[in-house]
Amino acid sequence: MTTSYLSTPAAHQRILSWFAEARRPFPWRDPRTNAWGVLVSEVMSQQTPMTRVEPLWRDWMERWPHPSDLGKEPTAEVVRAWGKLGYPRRALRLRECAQVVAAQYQDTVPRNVETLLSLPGVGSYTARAVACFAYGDNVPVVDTNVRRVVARVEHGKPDQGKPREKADLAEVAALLPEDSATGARFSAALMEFGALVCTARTPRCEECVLSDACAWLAAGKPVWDDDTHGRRPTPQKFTGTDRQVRGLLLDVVREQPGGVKKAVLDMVWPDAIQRERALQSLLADGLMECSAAGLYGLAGELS
DNA sequence: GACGCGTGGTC
DNA sequence: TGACCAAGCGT
Repeated sequence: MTTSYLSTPAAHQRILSWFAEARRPFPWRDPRTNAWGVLVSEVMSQQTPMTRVEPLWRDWMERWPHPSDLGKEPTAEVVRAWGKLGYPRRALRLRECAQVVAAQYQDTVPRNVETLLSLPGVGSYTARAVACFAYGDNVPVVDTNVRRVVARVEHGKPDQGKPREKADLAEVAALLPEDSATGARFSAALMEFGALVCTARTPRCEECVLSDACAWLAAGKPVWDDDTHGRRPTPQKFTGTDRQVRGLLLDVVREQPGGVKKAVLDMVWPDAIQRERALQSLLADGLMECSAAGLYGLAGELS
């Protein structure tokens, strides 16, 4: 086990000072925002840039200020309100999550990490993010930003490599300041630092408060790691995939609350086999439905 | 553990 | 200009 710089009070102080100055004032960081608001912001932010999330988050909070409000809403309304944030199944899971919170937890988002993990759409990252950011608990919050910062500063690697749930959690837990409130702030700061300074593409090492202690910078910012041959996670393709076709189909029915005939859907993609496969998957996911009259639309608005 | 899952901005 | 990237989750 190598010595950890990020676990030292000096490192904590530097990151926290930087954060106090540079943190972006997102509305879910307002102390008046409750755990429900934090949870919604975290789910919306899964694989989606924060700047795109903010306007949608405001809409949702105004429209559905409590979990029970969202849980009562038809799925079609929820999917439509999701707009073009991407990965619309997240909207369905968030609605399911709201129903569970309303029914089993008195409309209050749980604080306990294990309980949070049992909720639909809430995984290892989101559960700890809610516990930390909403409730101030000093738990490790491990996202791609945090893993990248640790990989560079501590291990001298260019990027985070494949996630290793248990090891990553343990490593980040060992970095946290002992004081609970400080630890919670430090987790938020470390993420923000990865998002704004220690970025994936072009890190801003000139303005980095850790530059004199960074193993990656000291090693000359190598582009790959000699041991792992720099294997990155599988790059995501999009053009020509079912994912693209699903997006095109959903685009149509979002705009047509009354539903459309199949002939209208047939126009969005030339390959009939793939088009049909994408449509069936949307029906199976519960994002779309088909009425008795043969119309296709968002789930829950054709009956 | 690898894969599928949207969308738009950036260089 | 197309490849890369963005606070992951569920199967």
